[in-house]
Amino acid sequence: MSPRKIQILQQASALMRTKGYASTTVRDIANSLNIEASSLYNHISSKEEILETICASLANQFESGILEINDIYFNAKEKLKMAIESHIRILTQDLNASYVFIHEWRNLGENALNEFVRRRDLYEKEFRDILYLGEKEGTFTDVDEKFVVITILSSLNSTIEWYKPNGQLSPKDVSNKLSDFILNGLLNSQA
Amino acid sequence: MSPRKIQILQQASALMRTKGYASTTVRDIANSLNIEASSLYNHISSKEEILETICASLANQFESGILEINDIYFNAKEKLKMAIESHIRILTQDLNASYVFIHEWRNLGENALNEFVRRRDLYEKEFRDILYLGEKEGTFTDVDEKFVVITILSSLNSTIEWYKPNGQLSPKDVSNKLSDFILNGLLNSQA
DNA sequence: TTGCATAACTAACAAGCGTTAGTTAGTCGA
DNA sequence: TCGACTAACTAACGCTTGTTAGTTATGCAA
Repeated sequence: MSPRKIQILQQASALMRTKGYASTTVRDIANSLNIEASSLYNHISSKEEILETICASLANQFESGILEINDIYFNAKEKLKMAIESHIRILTQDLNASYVFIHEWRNLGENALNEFVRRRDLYEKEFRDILYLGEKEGTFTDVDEKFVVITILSSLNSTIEWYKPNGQLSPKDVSNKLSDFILNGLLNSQA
Repeated sequence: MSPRKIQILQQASALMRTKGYASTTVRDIANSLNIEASSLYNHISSKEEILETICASLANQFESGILEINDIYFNAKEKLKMAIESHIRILTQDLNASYVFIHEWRNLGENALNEFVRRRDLYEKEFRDILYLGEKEGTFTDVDEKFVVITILSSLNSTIEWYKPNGQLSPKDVSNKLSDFILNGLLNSQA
């Protein structure tokens, strides 16, 4: 991928984060790079290709992250913590792209959309496997895995709504907070 | 509000849920009602008014729900459970509208957008107050309230991604599951 | 020096957008 | 029966959209 194309994807992510995919025009993107809209087409084949590239790139990262963790032998609690950490590390690496990934994937064309959903289901399945393991071990309470996985992932994804890359908290700090919340809940166990 | 206008809002919500606000055209909406696009303007003043109406209606419900709960004297645990139940009851009442409310509010015009954010912040503040109370009582662990409220609300909102109105679970069942998850976490306290 | 690749440009297209103007058929209370 | 109201229509406007065609300046490799 050429440096210029990377630059285009970054500008596009930033715009789509605030305006959404559909409301971001190729002229907007071109404008932010101080070139004409038609010049973009020396680097991309269509507007949708931008969205596909952003979404596929993040999907790749999430997928290889969870597969690596589930390939090694660990107990469920450790695996879940690692999965959360991997998810947050990827999310916080490029907030603009993450935002587009999470909120704009519905705008993908039919084929890319089907592929996206397929891969998301796979990712959720890997998380469910961790929960199954935890119940078998007796570490986790009996839960509705499908429900809990969606709830957990939604909690993790909410990070992009408030996280500041140059703020006090490192990605690791954030995943620690989330792991604590997800594992222990709000109630004070001392009381 | 005339029955016809309600019908328009319902069709619009359904379309915007799947296609998004920006990609749903007034011709799409008219088409789903078997009328011409221009005929819509006998009932609405603009496309954006549709979005504003949907968002404002839900904001009203959420707001009066939480204010009512926080006005009465209860302990934090009870308040939180009630707030969750209220939130889920409203969300599940009209899934299409809820979906638009949660995912499409960014498309509001400048004024409506500012108002929306203001009201959302107020809603979050009411939730934070419950957490403060819980910590004062010693019921809840010390938490980063701002972080936790966003995380909780994101968990609650994920309900619209999977909930089936004619399925096994009532809204009350769902809020019970969520309350349990949020209060107790995943770890088995017996073990 | 020639020739190709890159990355920009101008100009334009066809389609689709939200919206307006003006008209018309049906309904209903006075 | 009349006049106002409602809710639909046809036709069209001006603008924006993603995209294409053709051109041009620059820089590097043979």
